Amino acid sequence: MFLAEIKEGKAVISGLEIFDLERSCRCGQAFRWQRYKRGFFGVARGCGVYAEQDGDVLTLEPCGEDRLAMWIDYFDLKRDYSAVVGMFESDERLRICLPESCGIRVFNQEPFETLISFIVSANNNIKRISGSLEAMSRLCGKRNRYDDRVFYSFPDPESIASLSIEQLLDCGTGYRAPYIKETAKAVCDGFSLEALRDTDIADARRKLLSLKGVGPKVADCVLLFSLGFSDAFPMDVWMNRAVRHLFFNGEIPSADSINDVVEKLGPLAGIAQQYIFYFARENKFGKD
DNA sequence: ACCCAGGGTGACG
DNA sequence: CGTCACCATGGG
Repeated sequence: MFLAEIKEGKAVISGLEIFDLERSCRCGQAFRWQRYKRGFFGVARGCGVYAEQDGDVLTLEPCGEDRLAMWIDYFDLKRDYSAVVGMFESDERLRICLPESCGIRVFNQEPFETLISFIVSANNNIKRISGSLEAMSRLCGKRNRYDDRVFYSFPDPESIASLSIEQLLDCGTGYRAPYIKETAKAVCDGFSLEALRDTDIADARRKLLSLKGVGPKVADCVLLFSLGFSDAFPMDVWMNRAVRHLFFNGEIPSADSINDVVEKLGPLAGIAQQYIFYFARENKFGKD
């Protein structure tokens, strides 16, 4: 277990095991972390924070006692990742992912931000997704500062719902603009993302699928990255290629076969997904 | 000019 | 149920 203390407005968290800040920020799960100084600056849950890792020590600034527990939860530091790593080490097909992926933590992000982020992500690339989310935040998020840096929190549902289609288009969201507006409206109108935490994954998934711009892949991302469903397993083009090569000797598997693989990965399948996904991307896996 | 990017929608069979 | 053209946009 780790040790956390507050020093001069910073959180110093030491004794971390299986934690890699850079991989966690770069693996494509969150879109608002940028390289800064020797670490990363990010905006999450309405707060801006500078994070830096030195060995098994993570430093967060600014961070007082009031925010410490929140960041520990966000970075998923309380979870024991040795079970995940053990599973990868003991499987010949998964073992090759570890040199690239070991230490990734699946962040616990804010549900509405995650929902909008992955609606934007459809048929899109990470650089442009980040740009669109940044533009939307600049348009109607709360302005704040760190160092000489100005940053904007991710907008609340009301703010996004009140943007015009044209404003959303100006953020580079393209044909997804009406989906974003409609889904934000639905959340304003009583669709409770938080309530999904109390349901089982199948029910939560079904309800997410009723939202505009949310299909199976986006729903699984919201479940995994923001609602605590560590067994959700998002399948995108990269995961299709990776699963095909790792488990099916390069041949296209049926949906049932993929399900069997996910079942075998167990209750932490979603975390495994992130390790496989990052490995596949770093190696430009299977561009055939 | 063409293809791809963490896909989803709506129409049609 | 499954398939498929189409969707806006920037970068290779």
